[in-house]
Amino acid sequence: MSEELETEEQVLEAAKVVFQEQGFSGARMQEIADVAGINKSMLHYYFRSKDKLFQQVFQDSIRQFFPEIFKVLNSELALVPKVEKLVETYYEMFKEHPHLPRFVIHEMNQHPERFRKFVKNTGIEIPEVFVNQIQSEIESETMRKIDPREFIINTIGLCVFPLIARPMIETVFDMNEEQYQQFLEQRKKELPKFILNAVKK
Amino acid sequence: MSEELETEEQVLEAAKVVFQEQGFSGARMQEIADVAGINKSMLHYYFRSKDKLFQQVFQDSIRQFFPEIFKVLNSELALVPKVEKLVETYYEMFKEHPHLPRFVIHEMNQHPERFRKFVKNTGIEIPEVFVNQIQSEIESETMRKIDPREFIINTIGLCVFPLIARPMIETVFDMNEEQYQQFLEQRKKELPKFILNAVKK
DNA sequence: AAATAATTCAACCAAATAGTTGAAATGTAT
DNA sequence: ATACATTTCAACTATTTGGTTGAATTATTT
Repeated sequence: MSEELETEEQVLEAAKVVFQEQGFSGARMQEIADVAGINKSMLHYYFRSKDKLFQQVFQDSIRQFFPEIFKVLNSELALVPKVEKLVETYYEMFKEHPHLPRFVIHEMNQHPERFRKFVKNTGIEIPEVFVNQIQSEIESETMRKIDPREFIINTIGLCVFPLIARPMIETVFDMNEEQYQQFLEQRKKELPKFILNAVKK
Repeated sequence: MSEELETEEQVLEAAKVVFQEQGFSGARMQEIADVAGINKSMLHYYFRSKDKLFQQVFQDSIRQFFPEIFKVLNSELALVPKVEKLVETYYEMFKEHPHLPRFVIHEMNQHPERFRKFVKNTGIEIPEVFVNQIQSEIESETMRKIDPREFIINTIGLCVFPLIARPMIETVFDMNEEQYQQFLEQRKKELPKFILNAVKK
Protein backbone atom coordinates (compact mmCIF):
# COMPACT_ATOMS: atom_id res chain seq x y z
CA MET A 1 0.00 0.00 0.00
CA SER A 2 3.07 2.23 -0.12
CA GLU A 3 2.47 3.97 -3.44
CA GLU A 4 -1.28 4.28 -3.18
CA LEU A 5 -1.48 7.80 -1.83
CA GLU A 6 1.33 8.96 -4.02
CA THR A 7 -0.23 7.79 -7.26
CA GLU A 8 -3.69 8.85 -6.24
CA GLU A 9 -2.31 12.32 -5.58
CA GLN A 10 -0.54 12.26 -8.93
CA VAL A 11 -3.78 11.44 -10.70
CA LEU A 12 -5.67 14.13 -8.81
CA GLU A 13 -3.01 16.67 -9.64
CA ALA A 14 -3.13 15.79 -13.32
CA ALA A 15 -6.92 15.83 -13.33
CA LYS A 16 -6.87 19.23 -11.69
CA VAL A 17 -4.62 20.62 -14.40
CA VAL A 18 -6.65 19.20 -17.27
CA PHE A 19 -10.10 19.89 -15.86
CA GLN A 20 -9.21 23.42 -14.80
CA GLU A 21 -7.87 24.19 -18.25
CA GLN A 22 -10.48 22.47 -20.38
CA GLY A 23 -13.53 22.10 -18.19
CA PHE A 24 -15.45 18.88 -17.69
CA SER A 25 -16.75 18.46 -21.22
CA GLY A 26 -13.49 19.52 -22.82
CA ALA A 27 -11.28 17.22 -20.74
CA ARG A 28 -10.23 13.78 -21.96
CA MET A 29 -9.51 10.87 -19.67
CA GLN A 30 -6.61 9.85 -21.90
CA GLU A 31 -5.02 13.26 -21.51
CA ILE A 32 -5.33 13.11 -17.74
CA ALA A 33 -3.64 9.71 -17.79
CA ASP A 34 -0.88 11.08 -20.01
CA VAL A 35 -0.28 14.08 -17.77
CA ALA A 36 -0.21 11.82 -14.72
CA GLY A 37 2.27 9.58 -16.53
CA ILE A 38 0.21 6.44 -16.00
CA ASN A 39 -2.21 4.50 -18.14
CA LYS A 40 -5.93 4.87 -18.39
CA SER A 41 -6.75 1.75 -16.42
CA MET A 42 -5.31 3.33 -13.32
CA LEU A 43 -7.74 6.23 -13.52
CA HIS A 44 -10.60 3.82 -13.15
CA TYR A 45 -8.72 1.80 -10.60
CA TYR A 46 -8.69 4.74 -8.20
CA PHE A 47 -11.68 6.79 -9.34
CA ARG A 48 -14.46 4.83 -10.92
CA SER A 49 -15.53 7.30 -13.59
CA LYS A 50 -14.81 10.64 -15.22
CA ASP A 51 -17.65 12.12 -13.23
CA LYS A 52 -16.33 10.87 -9.88
CA LEU A 53 -12.88 12.18 -10.67
CA PHE A 54 -14.27 15.51 -11.75
CA GLN A 55 -16.36 15.92 -8.64
CA GLN A 56 -13.33 15.34 -6.49
CA VAL A 57 -11.40 17.99 -8.41
CA PHE A 58 -14.28 20.44 -8.32
CA GLN A 59 -14.84 19.94 -4.62
CA ASP A 60 -11.14 20.54 -3.98
CA SER A 61 -11.19 23.64 -6.19
CA ILE A 62 -14.08 25.10 -4.23
CA ARG A 63 -12.21 24.46 -1.01
CA GLN A 64 -9.29 26.32 -2.49
CA PHE A 65 -11.27 29.21 -3.85
CA PHE A 66 -13.45 30.25 -0.95
CA PRO A 67 -12.31 29.33 2.55
CA GLU A 68 -9.01 31.14 2.43
CA ILE A 69 -10.73 34.36 1.44
CA PHE A 70 -13.45 33.97 4.02
CA LYS A 71 -10.84 33.44 6.68
CA VAL A 72 -9.39 36.84 5.82
CA LEU A 73 -12.82 38.46 5.60
CA ASN A 74 -13.71 37.21 9.07
CA SER A 75 -10.36 37.96 10.65
CA GLU A 76 -9.94 40.71 13.23
CA LEU A 77 -7.92 43.04 11.00
CA ALA A 78 -8.92 46.66 10.53
CA LEU A 79 -10.49 47.60 7.22
CA VAL A 80 -7.46 48.95 5.41
CA PRO A 81 -5.06 46.09 6.15
CA LYS A 82 -7.88 43.64 5.60
CA VAL A 83 -8.50 44.81 2.06
CA GLU A 84 -4.78 44.78 1.38
CA LYS A 85 -4.50 41.28 2.76
CA LEU A 86 -7.49 40.15 0.68
CA VAL A 87 -6.01 41.34 -2.56
CA GLU A 88 -2.66 39.83 -1.69
CA THR A 89 -4.19 36.49 -0.75
CA TYR A 90 -5.99 36.30 -4.08
CA TYR A 91 -2.97 37.23 -6.08
CA GLU A 92 -0.84 34.65 -4.31
CA MET A 93 -3.43 31.97 -4.91
CA PHE A 94 -3.81 32.79 -8.58
CA LYS A 95 -0.10 32.95 -9.19
CA GLU A 96 -0.05 29.20 -8.57
CA HIS A 97 -3.48 28.39 -9.97
CA PRO A 98 -4.25 30.79 -12.80
CA HIS A 99 -7.10 28.70 -14.17
CA LEU A 100 -8.86 28.20 -10.85
CA PRO A 101 -11.33 31.10 -10.95
CA ARG A 102 -12.48 30.56 -14.52
CA PHE A 103 -12.90 26.86 -13.87
CA VAL A 104 -15.02 27.39 -10.79
CA ILE A 105 -17.10 30.04 -12.52
CA HIS A 106 -17.72 27.92 -15.60
CA GLU A 107 -18.60 24.73 -13.78
CA MET A 108 -20.71 26.26 -11.06
CA ASN A 109 -22.88 27.73 -13.80
CA GLN A 110 -23.20 24.37 -15.53
CA HIS A 111 -24.59 22.70 -12.41
CA PRO A 112 -25.62 25.30 -9.85
CA GLU A 113 -27.34 22.74 -7.63
CA ARG A 114 -24.29 20.55 -7.35
CA PHE A 115 -22.22 23.62 -6.68
CA ARG A 116 -24.51 24.62 -3.85
CA LYS A 117 -24.24 21.16 -2.34
CA PHE A 118 -20.45 21.27 -2.52
CA VAL A 119 -20.28 24.71 -0.95
CA LYS A 120 -22.47 23.57 1.91
CA ASN A 121 -20.05 20.67 2.40
CA THR A 122 -17.16 23.05 2.90
CA GLY A 123 -19.09 24.71 5.70
CA ILE A 124 -18.93 28.21 4.29
CA GLU A 125 -21.28 30.69 5.84
CA ILE A 126 -22.22 34.31 5.38
CA PRO A 127 -19.17 36.25 6.59
CA GLU A 128 -20.74 37.75 9.70
CA VAL A 129 -17.68 39.32 11.23
CA PHE A 130 -17.04 41.30 8.11
CA VAL A 131 -20.64 42.40 7.66
CA ASN A 132 -20.61 43.72 11.23
CA GLN A 133 -17.32 45.47 10.63
CA ILE A 134 -18.72 47.28 7.61
CA GLN A 135 -21.84 48.23 9.49
CA SER A 136 -19.91 49.76 12.36
CA GLU A 137 -17.63 51.62 9.96
CA ILE A 138 -20.72 53.10 8.36
CA GLU A 139 -22.20 54.06 11.70
CA SER A 140 -19.01 55.74 12.83
CA GLU A 141 -19.06 57.63 9.52
CA THR A 142 -15.66 56.42 8.42
CA MET A 143 -17.23 54.75 5.41
CA ARG A 144 -20.02 55.78 3.08
CA LYS A 145 -23.19 53.76 3.18
CA ILE A 146 -22.80 50.55 1.19
CA ASP A 147 -24.37 47.12 1.19
CA PRO A 148 -21.69 44.80 2.62
CA ARG A 149 -22.61 42.22 0.00
CA GLU A 150 -21.78 44.71 -2.74
CA PHE A 151 -18.48 45.36 -1.07
CA ILE A 152 -17.56 41.68 -0.99
CA ILE A 153 -18.67 41.01 -4.55
CA ASN A 154 -16.86 44.05 -5.88
CA THR A 155 -13.66 43.09 -4.13
CA ILE A 156 -13.68 39.50 -5.34
CA GLY A 157 -14.75 40.56 -8.81
CA LEU A 158 -11.97 43.09 -9.10
CA CYS A 159 -9.42 40.49 -8.04
CA VAL A 160 -10.71 37.79 -10.34
CA PHE A 161 -11.58 39.67 -13.50
CA PRO A 162 -8.14 40.55 -14.85
CA LEU A 163 -7.24 36.87 -14.66
CA ILE A 164 -10.23 35.40 -16.43
CA ALA A 165 -10.15 38.23 -19.00
CA ARG A 166 -6.47 37.91 -19.78
CA PRO A 167 -6.81 37.40 -23.55
CA MET A 168 -9.14 40.37 -23.74
CA ILE A 169 -6.71 42.61 -21.87
CA GLU A 170 -3.74 41.51 -23.92
CA THR A 171 -5.66 42.09 -27.13
CA VAL A 172 -7.39 45.37 -26.42
CA PHE A 173 -4.36 47.01 -24.86
CA ASP A 174 -1.91 45.30 -27.16
CA MET A 175 0.25 43.69 -24.49
CA ASN A 176 2.57 40.71 -24.66
CA GLU A 177 2.91 38.19 -21.84
CA GLU A 178 5.54 40.18 -20.06
CA GLN A 179 3.61 43.42 -20.21
CA TYR A 180 0.57 41.61 -18.89
CA GLN A 181 2.49 40.26 -15.90
CA GLN A 182 3.87 43.72 -15.27
CA PHE A 183 0.37 45.13 -15.45
CA LEU A 184 -0.77 42.62 -12.82
CA GLU A 185 2.07 43.64 -10.53
CA GLN A 186 1.14 47.28 -10.82
CA ARG A 187 -2.50 46.44 -10.30
CA LYS A 188 -1.77 44.53 -7.12
CA LYS A 189 -0.62 47.80 -5.61
CA GLU A 190 -3.36 49.98 -7.07
CA LEU A 191 -6.36 47.79 -6.39
CA PRO A 192 -6.57 48.28 -2.61
CA LYS A 193 -6.46 52.04 -3.16
CA PHE A 194 -9.27 51.80 -5.69
CA ILE A 195 -11.45 49.71 -3.40
CA LEU A 196 -10.79 51.77 -0.28
CA ASN A 197 -11.33 55.04 -2.08
CA ALA A 198 -14.62 53.75 -3.44
CA VAL A 199 -16.05 53.34 0.04
CA LYS A 200 -14.47 56.39 1.61
CA LYS A 201 -16.77 59.10 2.92
CA MET B 1 -34.38 31.23 -52.05
CA SER B 2 -37.17 32.82 -50.02
CA GLU B 3 -36.68 31.00 -46.73
CA GLU B 4 -32.94 30.84 -46.79
CA LEU B 5 -32.16 33.80 -44.61
CA GLU B 6 -34.97 33.05 -42.25
CA THR B 7 -33.89 29.49 -41.57
CA GLU B 8 -30.24 30.37 -41.43
CA GLU B 9 -31.08 32.97 -38.82
CA GLN B 10 -33.13 30.43 -36.91
CA VAL B 11 -30.20 28.04 -36.84
CA LEU B 12 -27.80 30.75 -35.75
CA GLU B 13 -30.15 31.84 -33.00
CA ALA B 14 -30.49 28.28 -31.71
CA ALA B 15 -26.75 27.73 -31.96
CA LYS B 16 -26.19 30.91 -30.01
CA VAL B 17 -28.44 29.74 -27.20
CA VAL B 18 -26.88 26.29 -26.95
CA PHE B 19 -23.25 27.34 -27.39
CA GLN B 20 -23.57 30.23 -24.98
CA GLU B 21 -25.06 27.97 -22.34
CA GLN B 22 -22.91 24.89 -22.78
CA GLY B 23 -19.75 26.06 -24.51
CA PHE B 24 -18.27 24.48 -27.60
CA SER B 25 -17.33 21.13 -26.10
CA GLY B 26 -20.54 20.86 -24.10
CA ALA B 27 -22.87 21.67 -27.00
CA ARG B 28 -24.50 18.96 -29.12
CA MET B 29 -25.42 19.41 -32.76
CA GLN B 30 -28.61 17.45 -32.18
CA GLU B 31 -29.67 19.84 -29.44
CA ILE B 32 -29.05 22.84 -31.67
CA ALA B 33 -31.20 21.23 -34.35
CA ASP B 34 -33.92 20.53 -31.80
CA VAL B 35 -33.91 24.09 -30.49
CA ALA B 36 -34.02 25.42 -34.05
CA GLY B 37 -36.94 23.11 -34.73
CA ILE B 38 -35.30 21.57 -37.79
CA ASN B 39 -33.36 18.40 -38.39
CA LYS B 40 -29.67 17.79 -38.22
CA SER B 41 -29.13 17.65 -41.97
CA MET B 42 -30.04 21.31 -42.24
CA LEU B 43 -27.25 22.30 -39.88
CA HIS B 44 -24.75 20.87 -42.29
CA TYR B 45 -26.66 22.22 -45.26
CA TYR B 46 -26.08 25.79 -44.11
CA PHE B 47 -22.94 25.48 -42.00
CA ARG B 48 -20.60 22.72 -42.94
CA SER B 49 -19.46 21.65 -39.49
CA LYS B 50 -19.83 22.20 -35.77
CA ASP B 51 -16.65 24.20 -35.81
CA LYS B 52 -17.83 26.52 -38.60
CA LEU B 53 -21.14 27.08 -36.86
CA PHE B 54 -19.40 27.76 -33.59
CA GLN B 55 -17.02 30.27 -35.10
CA GLN B 56 -19.92 32.19 -36.57
CA VAL B 57 -21.62 32.30 -33.16
CA PHE B 58 -18.44 33.28 -31.38
CA GLN B 59 -17.67 36.01 -33.88
CA ASP B 60 -21.18 37.39 -33.45
CA SER B 61 -20.88 37.22 -29.67
CA ILE B 62 -17.68 39.22 -29.74
CA ARG B 63 -19.36 41.82 -31.90
CA GLN B 64 -22.10 42.01 -29.33
CA PHE B 65 -19.85 42.14 -26.31
CA PHE B 66 -17.33 44.80 -27.21
CA PRO B 67 -18.32 47.38 -29.80
CA GLU B 68 -21.33 48.71 -27.97
CA ILE B 69 -19.26 49.38 -24.89
CA PHE B 70 -16.45 50.94 -26.84
CA LYS B 71 -18.90 53.23 -28.54
CA VAL B 72 -19.93 54.54 -25.13
CA LEU B 73 -16.33 54.75 -23.92
CA ASN B 74 -15.37 56.82 -26.94
CA SER B 75 -18.47 59.00 -26.92
CA GLU B 76 -18.31 62.69 -26.03
CA LEU B 77 -20.14 62.37 -22.73
CA ALA B 78 -18.70 63.81 -19.53
CA LEU B 79 -17.26 61.34 -17.06
CA VAL B 80 -20.20 60.99 -14.71
CA PRO B 81 -22.91 60.40 -17.30
CA LYS B 82 -20.51 58.22 -19.25
CA VAL B 83 -20.00 55.82 -16.37
CA GLU B 84 -23.73 55.79 -15.73
CA LYS B 85 -24.37 55.06 -19.39
CA LEU B 86 -21.74 52.32 -19.43
CA VAL B 87 -23.29 50.47 -16.53
CA GLU B 88 -26.73 50.85 -18.00
CA THR B 89 -25.61 49.61 -21.41
CA TYR B 90 -24.11 46.50 -19.88
CA TYR B 91 -27.12 45.76 -17.78
CA GLU B 92 -29.43 46.14 -20.75
CA MET B 93 -27.30 43.83 -22.85
CA PHE B 94 -27.09 41.18 -20.17
CA LYS B 95 -30.78 41.27 -19.43
CA GLU B 96 -31.30 39.80 -22.89
CA HIS B 97 -28.13 37.72 -23.06
CA PRO B 98 -27.28 36.54 -19.55
CA HIS B 99 -24.86 33.88 -20.76
CA LEU B 100 -22.93 36.12 -23.12
CA PRO B 101 -20.09 37.24 -20.85
CA ARG B 102 -19.32 33.83 -19.41
CA PHE B 103 -19.37 32.32 -22.89
CA VAL B 104 -16.94 34.87 -24.30
CA ILE B 105 -14.67 34.55 -21.29
CA HIS B 106 -14.59 30.78 -21.40
CA GLU B 107 -14.03 30.43 -25.11
CA MET B 108 -11.52 33.22 -25.52
CA ASN B 109 -9.39 31.43 -22.93
CA GLN B 110 -9.67 28.14 -24.80
CA HIS B 111 -8.28 29.65 -28.02
CA PRO B 112 -6.68 33.03 -27.33
CA GLU B 113 -5.18 33.24 -30.81
CA ARG B 114 -8.47 32.73 -32.57
CA PHE B 115 -10.05 35.24 -30.22
CA ARG B 116 -7.43 37.79 -31.10
CA LYS B 117 -8.04 37.24 -34.80
CA PHE B 118 -11.77 37.68 -34.35
CA VAL B 119 -11.36 40.86 -32.34
CA LYS B 120 -9.12 42.30 -35.02
CA ASN B 121 -11.87 41.49 -37.51
CA THR B 122 -14.35 43.58 -35.59
CA GLY B 123 -12.00 46.54 -35.88
CA ILE B 124 -11.81 47.28 -32.18
CA GLU B 125 -9.02 49.60 -31.16
CA ILE B 126 -7.66 51.04 -27.97
CA PRO B 127 -10.30 53.49 -26.78
CA GLU B 128 -8.32 56.65 -27.36
CA VAL B 129 -11.00 59.20 -26.68
CA PHE B 130 -11.60 57.76 -23.27
CA VAL B 131 -7.92 57.48 -22.39
CA ASN B 132 -7.50 61.16 -23.24
CA GLN B 133 -10.55 62.05 -21.22
CA ILE B 134 -9.15 60.33 -18.15
CA GLN B 135 -5.79 61.98 -18.63
CA SER B 136 -7.26 65.46 -18.78
CA GLU B 137 -9.44 64.78 -15.76
CA ILE B 138 -6.31 63.79 -13.88
CA GLU B 139 -4.45 66.90 -15.03
CA SER B 140 -7.27 69.18 -14.01
CA GLU B 141 -7.21 67.45 -10.63
CA THR B 142 -10.84 66.36 -10.77
CA MET B 143 -9.74 62.74 -10.61
CA ARG B 144 -7.03 60.98 -8.68
CA LYS B 145 -4.18 59.50 -10.65
CA ILE B 146 -5.15 56.19 -12.18
CA ASP B 147 -4.07 54.13 -15.17
CA PRO B 148 -6.93 54.43 -17.69
CA ARG B 149 -6.58 50.74 -18.46
CA GLU B 150 -7.27 49.94 -14.82
CA PHE B 151 -10.31 52.13 -14.95
CA ILE B 152 -11.72 50.34 -17.98
CA ILE B 153 -10.98 46.86 -16.67
CA ASN B 154 -12.44 47.65 -13.27
CA THR B 155 -15.61 49.03 -14.81
CA ILE B 156 -16.17 46.10 -17.12
CA GLY B 157 -15.23 43.63 -14.40
CA LEU B 158 -17.66 45.14 -11.93
CA CYS B 159 -20.46 44.98 -14.50
CA VAL B 160 -19.73 41.44 -15.56
CA PHE B 161 -18.85 39.69 -12.33
CA PRO B 162 -22.23 39.53 -10.60
CA LEU B 163 -23.62 37.84 -13.71
CA ILE B 164 -21.00 35.16 -14.16
CA ALA B 165 -20.87 34.56 -10.41
CA ARG B 166 -24.61 34.24 -9.93
CA PRO B 167 -24.62 30.78 -8.32
CA MET B 168 -21.93 31.92 -5.93
CA ILE B 169 -23.88 35.00 -4.92
CA GLU B 170 -27.13 33.10 -4.46
CA THR B 171 -25.38 30.48 -2.37
CA VAL B 172 -23.15 32.60 -0.16
CA PHE B 173 -25.81 35.20 0.58
CA ASP B 174 -28.64 32.70 0.61
CA MET B 175 -30.80 34.38 -2.02
CA ASN B 176 -33.51 32.95 -4.23
CA GLU B 177 -33.98 34.01 -7.86
CA GLU B 178 -36.18 36.92 -6.96
CA GLN B 179 -33.81 38.26 -4.34
CA TYR B 180 -30.96 37.95 -6.80
CA GLN B 181 -32.82 39.99 -9.44
CA GLN B 182 -33.66 42.57 -6.80
CA PHE B 183 -30.03 42.67 -5.81
CA LEU B 184 -29.05 43.36 -9.42
CA GLU B 185 -31.54 46.21 -9.62
CA GLN B 186 -30.13 47.80 -6.50
CA ARG B 187 -26.63 47.26 -7.76
CA LYS B 188 -27.37 48.98 -11.05
CA LYS B 189 -27.94 52.17 -9.08
CA GLU B 190 -25.05 51.72 -6.66
CA LEU B 191 -22.35 50.69 -9.10
CA PRO B 192 -21.77 54.08 -10.77
CA LYS B 193 -21.40 55.66 -7.34
CA PHE B 194 -18.87 53.03 -6.36
CA ILE B 195 -16.83 53.52 -9.52
CA LEU B 196 -16.95 57.31 -9.48
CA ASN B 197 -16.10 57.49 -5.81
CA ALA B 198 -13.15 55.21 -6.38
CA VAL B 199 -11.50 57.67 -8.74
CA LYS B 200 -12.52 60.86 -6.94
CA LYS B 201 -9.77 63.08 -5.57
C1' DA C 1 7.93 -17.68 0.68
C1' DA C 2 3.38 -16.64 0.05
C1' DA C 3 -0.19 -13.49 -0.32
C1' DT C 4 -1.76 -9.18 -1.55
C1' DA C 5 -1.68 -4.75 -3.78
C1' DA C 6 -0.23 -1.86 -7.50
C1' DT C 7 0.75 -1.34 -12.29
C1' DT C 8 1.19 -2.07 -17.21
C1' DC C 9 -0.44 -3.24 -21.59
C1' DA C 10 -3.11 -4.14 -25.43
C1' DA C 11 -7.09 -5.27 -26.95
C1' DC C 12 -11.68 -4.67 -26.64
C1' DC C 13 -16.70 -2.97 -25.91
C1' DA C 14 -20.43 0.27 -25.86
C1' DA C 15 -22.23 4.66 -26.16
C1' DA C 16 -22.21 9.18 -27.81
C1' DT C 17 -21.72 12.11 -31.39
C1' DA C 18 -20.28 14.55 -35.77
C1' DG C 19 -21.17 14.08 -40.20
C1' DT C 20 -23.17 11.76 -44.73
C1' DT C 21 -26.28 10.11 -48.07
C1' DG C 22 -30.06 9.62 -51.12
C1' DA C 23 -34.66 9.49 -52.00
C1' DA C 24 -38.83 11.87 -51.58
C1' DA C 25 -41.57 15.98 -50.77
C1' DT C 26 -42.39 20.73 -50.78
C1' DG C 27 -41.86 25.30 -52.02
C1' DT C 28 -40.16 29.18 -55.28
C1' DA C 29 -38.59 31.53 -59.21
C1' DT C 30 -38.56 32.01 -64.24
C1' DA D 1 -44.35 23.83 -66.68
C1' DT D 2 -39.85 23.41 -65.58
C1' DA D 3 -35.92 23.99 -63.10
C1' DC D 4 -33.94 24.96 -58.89
C1' DA D 5 -33.65 25.50 -54.01
C1' DT D 6 -35.29 24.02 -49.62
C1' DT D 7 -36.64 20.68 -46.32
C1' DT D 8 -37.62 16.24 -44.23
C1' DC D 9 -36.55 11.76 -42.96
C1' DA D 10 -34.41 7.70 -41.71
C1' DA D 11 -30.80 5.09 -42.07
C1' DC D 12 -26.03 4.93 -42.21
C1' DT D 13 -20.79 5.70 -41.42
C1' DA D 14 -16.78 7.01 -39.00
C1' DT D 15 -14.67 8.76 -35.11
C1' DT D 16 -14.14 9.86 -30.52
C1' DT D 17 -14.31 8.63 -26.09
C1' DG D 18 -15.49 6.59 -21.54
C1' DG D 19 -15.05 2.45 -19.64
C1' DT D 20 -13.75 -2.79 -19.22
C1' DT D 21 -11.16 -6.94 -19.11
C1' DG D 22 -7.71 -10.28 -18.20
C1' DA D 23 -3.30 -11.78 -18.33
C1' DA D 24 1.31 -10.70 -17.08
C1' DT D 25 4.61 -8.00 -14.20
C1' DT D 26 6.35 -5.70 -10.43
C1' DA D 27 6.39 -4.15 -5.76
C1' DT D 28 4.94 -4.57 -0.82
C1' DT D 29 3.45 -6.68 3.15
C1' DT D 30 3.22 -10.32 6.43
